[in-house]
Amino acid sequence: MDSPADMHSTADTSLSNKLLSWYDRHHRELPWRITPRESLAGKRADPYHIWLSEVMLQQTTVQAVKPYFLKFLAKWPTVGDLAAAPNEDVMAAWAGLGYYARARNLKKCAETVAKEHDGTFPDTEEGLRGLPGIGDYTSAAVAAIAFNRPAAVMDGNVERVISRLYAISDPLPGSKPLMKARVKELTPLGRPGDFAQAMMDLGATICTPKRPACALCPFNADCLALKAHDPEHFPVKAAKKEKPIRQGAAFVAVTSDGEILLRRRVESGLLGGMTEVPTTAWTARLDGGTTEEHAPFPGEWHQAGVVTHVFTHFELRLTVYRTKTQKQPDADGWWEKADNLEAQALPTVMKKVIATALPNAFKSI
DNA sequence: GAGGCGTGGCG
DNA sequence: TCGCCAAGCCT
Repeated sequence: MDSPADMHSTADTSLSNKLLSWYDRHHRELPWRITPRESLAGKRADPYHIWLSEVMLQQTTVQAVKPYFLKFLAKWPTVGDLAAAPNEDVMAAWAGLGYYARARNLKKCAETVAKEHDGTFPDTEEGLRGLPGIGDYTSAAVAAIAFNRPAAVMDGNVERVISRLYAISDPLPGSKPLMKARVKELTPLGRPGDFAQAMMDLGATICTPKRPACALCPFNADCLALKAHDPEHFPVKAAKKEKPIRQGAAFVAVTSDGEILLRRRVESGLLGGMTEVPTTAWTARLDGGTTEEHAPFPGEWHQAGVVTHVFTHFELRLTVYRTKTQKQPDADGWWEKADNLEAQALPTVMKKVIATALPNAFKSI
């Protein structure tokens, strides 16, 4: 069994120091970060900024997150401001970023921190873990980066770096516990936050999925996958399933005043709580029946085009129908001015649908 | 444990 | 062009 002293052996310290030296010179500058120089001086990043960015970064690229992070910070400068915001405003601000359960949990988490923690984030991995939307990764990341706790932070980047460094050939996700143990061994007590960010920067900029820049890597003398000449073969992952195709119809009803019929989706599940135009069910096969039977109200519905959109686990093909109409008071939902669509919580697939029916509906799409 | 859950960029 | 996938969480 490892003694506590073995938890940070000479070899591990050497690897950590190599990485931290690399990070001091090559760290990325991101809106939610402080510099390694500031970190070494004892400064800490704002926990609200780190938490907000980490939730946005779940399965999402840095480039996509940046403008959303800045927008949220401008609208809601503190976690208390976010906690006090209306749900619809948060969902509308999140629209386009995807995985909308994150936005619902973000709001719940802000409310919990504001009400039960006096507006201050818990400063340990255990205290953070289990707050809405905070799992293994995010609790460790916030604890390490915002509070300098020696938490073992493992995301997709770290999995790639570790699997290559040790040439771990067991497939993910089964190999996660082994990899996490390796990360724990490597994490230094001195600069755990910088170490975590360094591992992720390395994975994002050097140890990339395709064509990694091994010549520039601080681990290139240590990497077992590189020794075997095939870093790209790691990490090994379980085979994934084929995506089924679902089909349906979407209905864009426009009044002479330029208003569009919208409705809100149910709170849970796909695009939960987001806004949409009326649609049929999305099914594996078109379920027969005429357009009139499925439309939100009878009328002259004309086909405007077909929208294809790829979700995580299926591909959707929506036939878009449009009609000019008088405002139908009995229709389910509400009538929204077309020039106010940007303020709605419209997911990207619905922006595509509306843009197909009304090419001038969005200034920018 | 495995499947549900978005989107845009890139090779 | 299009398959792949990016700082995961929840059930």
